Amino acid sequence: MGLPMREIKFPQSDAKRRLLEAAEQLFADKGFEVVSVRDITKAAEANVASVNYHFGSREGLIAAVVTRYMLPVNEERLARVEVLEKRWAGKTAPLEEIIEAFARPLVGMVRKSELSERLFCRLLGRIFTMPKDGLPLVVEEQMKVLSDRLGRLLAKALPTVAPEELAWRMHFVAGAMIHALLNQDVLHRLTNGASGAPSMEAVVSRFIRFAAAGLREGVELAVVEPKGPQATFDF
Amino acid sequence: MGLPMREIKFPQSDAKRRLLEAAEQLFADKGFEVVSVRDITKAAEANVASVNYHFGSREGLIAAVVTRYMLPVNEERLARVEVLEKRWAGKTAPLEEIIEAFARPLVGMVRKSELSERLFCRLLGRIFTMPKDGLPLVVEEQMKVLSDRLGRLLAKALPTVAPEELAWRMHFVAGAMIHALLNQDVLHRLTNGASGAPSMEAVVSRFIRFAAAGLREGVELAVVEPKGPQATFDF
DNA sequence: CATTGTTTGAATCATCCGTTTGACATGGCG
DNA sequence: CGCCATGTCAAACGGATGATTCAAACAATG
Repeated sequence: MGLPMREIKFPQSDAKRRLLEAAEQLFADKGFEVVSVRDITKAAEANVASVNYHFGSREGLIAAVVTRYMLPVNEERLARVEVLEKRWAGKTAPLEEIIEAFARPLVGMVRKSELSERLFCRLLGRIFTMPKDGLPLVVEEQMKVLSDRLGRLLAKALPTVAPEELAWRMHFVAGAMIHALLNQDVLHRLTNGASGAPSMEAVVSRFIRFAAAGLREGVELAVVEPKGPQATFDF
Repeated sequence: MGLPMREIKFPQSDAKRRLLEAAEQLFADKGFEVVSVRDITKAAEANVASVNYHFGSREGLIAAVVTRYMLPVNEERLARVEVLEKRWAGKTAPLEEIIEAFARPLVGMVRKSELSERLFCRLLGRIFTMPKDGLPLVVEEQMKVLSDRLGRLLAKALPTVAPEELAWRMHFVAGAMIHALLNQDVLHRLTNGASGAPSMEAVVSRFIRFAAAGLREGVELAVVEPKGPQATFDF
């Protein structure tokens, strides 16, 4: 067993791809802090030095992992927001559609990865819980833009909710989403039981209704309050 | 400078207390994974070996930090739950009071610690995001009991919400709470502005209203569904 | 074929980690 | 006084970490 088969060398470094995928898997599963370069190179069947060669450093690899999916996800979110803004120009968009524009792209991007849905969501959750200065600059700026647009949309859709109140509600919503992304497994057994389950897609619908309800709490009896500072977000 | 003042030795080890407090502060600020024993002993002005002497190991110190506040917090929560169950025996308790019983004790315990409100909440958030097998046994069992009681109370208060749906909504609520505990700082500037601010107490009220609204989403039009599995919680 | 730029591999670096050890100081008690 | 329990301390342990080095292997190009 184990004939010395000819080692096939791929051009333009197949190892780099292997490293990225092994890193994604391990980071998603165990978290960025606790996975070592050696864990990754072992899983990718690559040399210890390869990470530093291909990505400059451990940090560089993390940045690559983060960017790979967050960039397209955020672009998709931005696209949806712009559709929303155009279609409801002047009028206020329905709360559910606003939230959907931010939440749906997250799980919609699963297909583009080699990871299972569970691990992909976990990776996203891990990214959202990163210290904000740990994000690559491009992603960080994307997030700022998105955060701003979301704040504006929600403020327009909920004119009777005071800005500070809205900021906190957005904070709660973000937490609900991140927690669901990170810990879906603990509930999937209970939810799916034995069924095949489209799983995360269904959860998004639940989440949207939950978030919308929380956001517009007590809105029908309220009085319009004066404008305050703009709310920010980590969503 | 630096007269060789008589070193005052405290009986029954004052160092142990210093270690605990330094550990709390560092763990709350930076997270359990990234703070080393040496970081702690340096902050506590103690020897590297002192952690292992007083707590057996790094894990032992973490367990001590976790237990110190989680035990009384959970006892307070349990007490509130029992008051609730007695006062509303037969009838269904109002959603807001149920949530309050679980949320209020968290921030109410700040006074018993040397930590700032911000750091104390952060420590709690960190504990809730721990892998569940990282918790001391006593605390883990407390949590199980509480989770069960909460699930029962909510299921009774929301008979029209399907069990799986309720489980997810509880999950969302937990996420909102944990995220708010961990990242209050990013919003406090915006919320407090320049005022003195009782801060976290006010946030709890916001949170309770948000959570209640999310939990009873669409409840008035719903039809009672058949009973399913009992919901669990990480709250 | 020879040259060039790219990619691997094993060995090594300095540093940090949690823990252990043994020497040493202290204070109470018979 | 000796004796022992309780803490403290510097030093060292083995191991793991991220990063670097340099020679060898490789593909592509002229």
